[in-house]
Amino acid sequence: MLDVAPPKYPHEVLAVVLRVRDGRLEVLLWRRAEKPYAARWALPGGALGAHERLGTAIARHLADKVDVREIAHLEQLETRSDPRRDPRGRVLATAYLGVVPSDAEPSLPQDTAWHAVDGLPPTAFDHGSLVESGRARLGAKLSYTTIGFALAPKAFTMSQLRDIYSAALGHQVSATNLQRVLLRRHVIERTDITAPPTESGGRPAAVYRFPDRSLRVTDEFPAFRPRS
Amino acid sequence: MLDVAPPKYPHEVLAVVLRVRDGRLEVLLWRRAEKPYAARWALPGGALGAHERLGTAIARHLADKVDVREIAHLEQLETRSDPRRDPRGRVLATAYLGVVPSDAEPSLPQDTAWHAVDGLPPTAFDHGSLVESGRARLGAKLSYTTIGFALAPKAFTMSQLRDIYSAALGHQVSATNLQRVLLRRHVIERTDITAPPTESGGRPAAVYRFPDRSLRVTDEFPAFRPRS
DNA sequence: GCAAAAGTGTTACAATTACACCCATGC
DNA sequence: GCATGGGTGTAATTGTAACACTTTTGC
Repeated sequence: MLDVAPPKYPHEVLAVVLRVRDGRLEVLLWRRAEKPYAARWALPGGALGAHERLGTAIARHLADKVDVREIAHLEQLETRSDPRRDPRGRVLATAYLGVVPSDAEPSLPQDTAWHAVDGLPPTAFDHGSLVESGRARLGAKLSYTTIGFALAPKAFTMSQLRDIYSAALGHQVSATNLQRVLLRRHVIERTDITAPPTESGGRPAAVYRFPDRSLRVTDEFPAFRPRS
Repeated sequence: MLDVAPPKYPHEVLAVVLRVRDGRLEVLLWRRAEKPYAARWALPGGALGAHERLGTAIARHLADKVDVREIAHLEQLETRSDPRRDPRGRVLATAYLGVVPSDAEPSLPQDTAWHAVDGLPPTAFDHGSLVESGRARLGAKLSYTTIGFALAPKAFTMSQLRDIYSAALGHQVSATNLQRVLLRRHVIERTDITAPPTESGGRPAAVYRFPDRSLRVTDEFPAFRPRS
């Protein structure tokens, strides 16, 4: 099939790293110093190494921007191939979705900052639309997988988790129903610990946690399935 | 970021083209003539052209194996990057999922044939696991999108559609409930035409169709959403 | 009339939403 | 006691599965 030497292309990896903070969904961006798109905000990433897998490459590049140990989940999103997506020349790009718990406090380099996903500043290349892809993927998976573990702290109250889900989904979520749905599916479990009330008082809240901190599909799409 | 010239890699596109025939889910494979993996079955595809997008490339390569006009739906699946996935040297591969209606009868070249997805012959490279990815994606999307249009003929009876869904999902589906679910979501609509009974007799069946033959999400994951 | 397949009516069941109400704490 | 959230009980709603029964044809 490959009679002649096949053409080769530079390949980069990018990451849409999301977290919830102050009730908003945020994405990690760094400010470009040089042309093209000087002073615009861009996704972290970089070139794929000669003997590297894509997943390893994105972890390596992210290490320059954040403490990778803070990234609780990482999955492949999509590969972009528009020949004109980089004005300097053709570069293929595979984007990943990364998720950081809301209580993580990674120290960031000078040029790097979190930005609210709603109302992004001007972005470089096709990175703005990749952020949208990442947000959509996270929103969908919150409803049928355990990906919430990556967004939440190790231990949390239901109101904290409600605020996290609300911000990530972009609409109000009821703590009452969230608790019941997640408990029934065994996505979260209650611990013996209770948290003290906040300044404004109120009953102390029970502390919950995700029993397994890895991705698992909980809601096999029920349509057209025998009840078993 | 790219101070030195970045490394370049050969990039190929592959397609997992699925259809339902004789009550089984089938994938399009071609038999390799040369090493490596001589005589093994492989996914159609080929190199990415210098100024080409991935989607265009896979359509071009597929044209060698099938009449591309028969492919009712095509979407990106995932990108594989294991440096050893091709023993001849490193090749990145982006796989697509293609879907062909069950009544299409594309003529195939000598080396190409449909194979039941259950019980595949030995395959080349990592193509076997890509077929699994494709099957999983199709199965999930059948439940929450209109992707069924790509699998079904333009017009069909409910029993035909039931057989198609059963084969693609790998479990029994009730025509009664399938009809109601798809009608309520306006995924299918009834036409004025009735089909004559088969040889074994029986009441003539109403003919249905998919009103829009493009992908649409029908079942926004309902979890945690206000009823609005 | 009878067999076969299609289609409808109806009930059962499961999951979720909405909301009223009770609980536990600080002040 | 009362304000403030946390949490439970429960009814309403929705969507799907299961299945009996009716309809429409060929022979």
